[in-house]
Amino acid sequence: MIEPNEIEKTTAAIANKYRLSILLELAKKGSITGTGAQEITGLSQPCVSHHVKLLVDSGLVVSQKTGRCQKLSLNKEVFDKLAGFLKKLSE
Amino acid sequence: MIEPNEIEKTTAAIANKYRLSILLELAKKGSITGTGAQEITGLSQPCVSHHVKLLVDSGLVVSQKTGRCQKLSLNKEVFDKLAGFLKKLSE
DNA sequence: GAAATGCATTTAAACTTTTCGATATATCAG
DNA sequence: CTGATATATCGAAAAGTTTAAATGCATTTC
Repeated sequence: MIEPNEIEKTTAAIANKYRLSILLELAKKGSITGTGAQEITGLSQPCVSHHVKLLVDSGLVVSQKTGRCQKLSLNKEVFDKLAGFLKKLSE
Repeated sequence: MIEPNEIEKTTAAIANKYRLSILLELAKKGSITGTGAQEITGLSQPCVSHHVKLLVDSGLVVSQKTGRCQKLSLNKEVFDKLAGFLKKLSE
C-alpha cells in the first residue's frame, strides 16, 4: 500500500523537467553520478544537488556514496508502488 | 506513448493533497460535482475551481457541463498511460 | 422577472520552489 | 602537503503556486 503523503512526495519529485530527465537517464543507464546529472541537465552544481536531494528524499532514487562520488540509481519498488496505485485508480 | 511534458503535467496535478483527495473521491464514486469537490476539500469555491481546472487541463479529469452543474470524472486512459510509464521505468 | 445556485475570472497576498554565487568539507592525485 | 574534484549547505533573488475576497455570468426555481 501507498500513503497519500507518499503519493504527493513522489509525484511532486517527478513533476519537474530536470528531475524527470535524471530519472529517464537512470532508467536508461542503470546508474549515474551527481556530475553525470549535472551534464544531463546543464544546471549549476548546487541546483542539481538540490534536485537530487528531492529525488532521494522522495524515495524514488537511492544514493550510495563511495569516496567523493555518489552513485544514483532508481528505487524500483517505489516506482512499482506508485504505478500500482495509479493503475488501481483507473479500474 | 506518453510525452515528458504530459508526465510533468499529470504528476504535478496529482502532487497536491486537495487534488489528490478529489481524485480519490472520483475513483470511489465514479463522479462528483464541483460543489462536491468543495465539500471534500473544505476550500473556497474559487480555489476549488482552480484546482479542478488544473486537473482537467492535465487530462486526468474530464468535466461535462450540463446546465449550471459540472460532472467530473476520471480519464482512465491517462491514468493508465502514466501508470504504464512508471511501471516501465522500474523494469 | 427576482432570487438563488453553480461555476469562472480577476486580483492580490502568502507561501513554496527554483536557481545560482559563495563557501565548506571531504577525498583523491601528485 | 597542495591542488583538484565531488558533493553539500547557506543565502538571497526570481519565478511559480496556492489561497480567498470580490465580482461576473449563466441557469434554475419560484
